Amino acid sequence: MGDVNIKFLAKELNLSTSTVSRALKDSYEISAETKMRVLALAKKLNYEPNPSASSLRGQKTKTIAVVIPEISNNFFALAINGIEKVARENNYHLLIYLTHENQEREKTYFSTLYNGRVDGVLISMSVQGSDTVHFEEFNQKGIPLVFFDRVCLKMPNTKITTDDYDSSYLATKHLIDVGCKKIAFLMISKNISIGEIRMKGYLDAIKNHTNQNPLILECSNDIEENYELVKTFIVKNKPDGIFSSVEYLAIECYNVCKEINLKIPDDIKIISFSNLQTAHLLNPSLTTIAQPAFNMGQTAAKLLLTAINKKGTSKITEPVVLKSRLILGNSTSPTARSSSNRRNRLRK
Amino acid sequence: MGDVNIKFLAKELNLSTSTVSRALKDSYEISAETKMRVLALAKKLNYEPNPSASSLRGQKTKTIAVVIPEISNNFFALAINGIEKVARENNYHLLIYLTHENQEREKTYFSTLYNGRVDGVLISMSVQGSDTVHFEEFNQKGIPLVFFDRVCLKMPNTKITTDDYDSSYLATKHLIDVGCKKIAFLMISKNISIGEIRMKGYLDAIKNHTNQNPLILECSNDIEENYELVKTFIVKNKPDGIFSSVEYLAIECYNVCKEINLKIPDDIKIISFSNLQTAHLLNPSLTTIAQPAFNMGQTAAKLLLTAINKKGTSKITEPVVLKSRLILGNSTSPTARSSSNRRNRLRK
DNA sequence: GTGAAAGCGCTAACAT
DNA sequence: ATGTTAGCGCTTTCAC
Repeated sequence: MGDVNIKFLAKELNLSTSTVSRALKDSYEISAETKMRVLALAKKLNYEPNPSASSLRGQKTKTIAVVIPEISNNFFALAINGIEKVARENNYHLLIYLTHENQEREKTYFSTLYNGRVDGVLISMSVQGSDTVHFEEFNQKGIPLVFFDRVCLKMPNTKITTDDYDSSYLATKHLIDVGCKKIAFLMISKNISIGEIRMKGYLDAIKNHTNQNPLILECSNDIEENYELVKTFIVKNKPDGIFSSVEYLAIECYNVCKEINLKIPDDIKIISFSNLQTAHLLNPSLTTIAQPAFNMGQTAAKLLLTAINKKGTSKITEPVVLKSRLILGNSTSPTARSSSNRRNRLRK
Repeated sequence: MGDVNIKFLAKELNLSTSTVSRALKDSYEISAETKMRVLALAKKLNYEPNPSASSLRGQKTKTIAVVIPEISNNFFALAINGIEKVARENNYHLLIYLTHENQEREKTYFSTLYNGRVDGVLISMSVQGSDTVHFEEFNQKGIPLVFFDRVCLKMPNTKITTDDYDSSYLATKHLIDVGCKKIAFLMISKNISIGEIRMKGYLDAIKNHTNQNPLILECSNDIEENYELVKTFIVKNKPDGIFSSVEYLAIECYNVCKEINLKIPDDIKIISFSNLQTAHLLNPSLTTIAQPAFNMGQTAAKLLLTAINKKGTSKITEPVVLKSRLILGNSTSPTARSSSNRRNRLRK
């Protein structure tokens, strides 16, 4: 880095470093002519301030971190697009940390983040564990922390969610309306907000509109195991409708149906939370609850920057709620076929 | 940040800051007992070194940047997973910059990166523009820069690619083998390495194995326009086989076929470079050339870290080439139907 | 084995 | 309008 810095510019121009520094920041105390000379040379030499020095001195890094479970998932990818837009527009840099659903990793990340690496953090929680000490410590340090999607309801931080309860109620109701008599709910974990709340929407809809017994599969944290879990569950319980609370479980359902030769939507109907770009091109097209992922990321980032800029201002404790959309596909088309027919097929 | 730092630890323990610093780094000059005391207190108080101060002093940031066109794309998402794994294992932090195919933005990012923000950079180039000054400047500063996938062949930097020529030749040959008589090639831009090389594979296969005329659609940088471009192209040229060099153009083809009622694979066969998780669930399942995205990211990151750790060592100028895989789907199944039949349908 | 002091590059309070 | 100086937290050279 022994390169062009303020000291060097100062020497070249026969000025002091403070004058150069002020000129670069367009301070009112500096004469127009000096400013011009400084800026001209800075431009010519491609001067770029050293971020470590600025951060060390100024106690701000112009950097935010995003801690998410996974990136190969269109919801999070779109959310990052939203976050990135806000960051870019405000000249913030973006650090990415992937937990892969492992809470120990999440904690490790937080411990490296709370000493001046970033000005603020956005998080969507991992599934594993329900510890919150790392969040509490963070709040004590006074570093802004905003939750999105998978939020921690216990924490007093700003949170951005979608209308998970309503959407889940609606999704379940939709399956009921198209004639499902045995509706199952697939989830990853009750540990996280979206698991719990989406389940509640499912349970209430079932209770209010049918006399079915709830049928719930809580999957494993280990993604590898879930195909077998889903398959066993479907074979054993023979649901005629599935509401999947996360995208990849819906994909596993498609895979299972392909393998054991269940016809969607004739034998079984499927609806899922999903931001798949190809949902409408699947065979059959998948009925989805699509979250406003980009908007969520954007909103979360904006609120984080607001918190960063007005330090110590009151936090928004009530979650900011954005609406998801139901997008109909053929995976939940009503069918004439009787359900006994379907049972016979399964018995073979 | 007026928090727990080395000075504070030193005061608490009645030691000097230098002793504490050395103890934390397990220096051989420090007595076992002192080390123990220091480490114990550091742990108790959750001491974490200030990264700006370390960076400023030590001229290394333990941070790398990834500059990519887009993140909502499973290839890049998987590549980041690979990069993230290497970064995490080596305690590096990961900055993400999205160019959205805009070279001006790419340049802006590079200018903020070359003064001590990062120890190295990974890049997959944007489509727009063919300027390389920002790369050259970077090389002059001596900061390691590694290209992956969309590489710049002119630059002497380390590059990681897939066997794009061979894969494209193979993909084209596959369409020929299943009976296509009019094969089109869809690309985003000749400006980037993968565009040019994949086109060459297509052209050579066509030349060596058929007497067809090449039929190429170079799409727009503006993603919004491409649906119409693809539609017009297909309607006008009536290809019976399409080789798409990027995933999202294949998706547009599916959308177009749906709209104008062309049956895949009967009327038109489609093969595409793609890392779609749902390729096998599409209607019909898509034949893909799948790149080893995770492995590419991992390899690129490893080579970058190697370059960072052995500064000034010789660069690897020849691209490191990883192999893609052909995954057969029904979108290129051979059909008995005659091509004249198809033409009649289109005329209607 | 430990301490004192300098300095990484920048900014801001305090001169003048 | 410009200069001097101190200090952000850390590491390292040089003393002892």
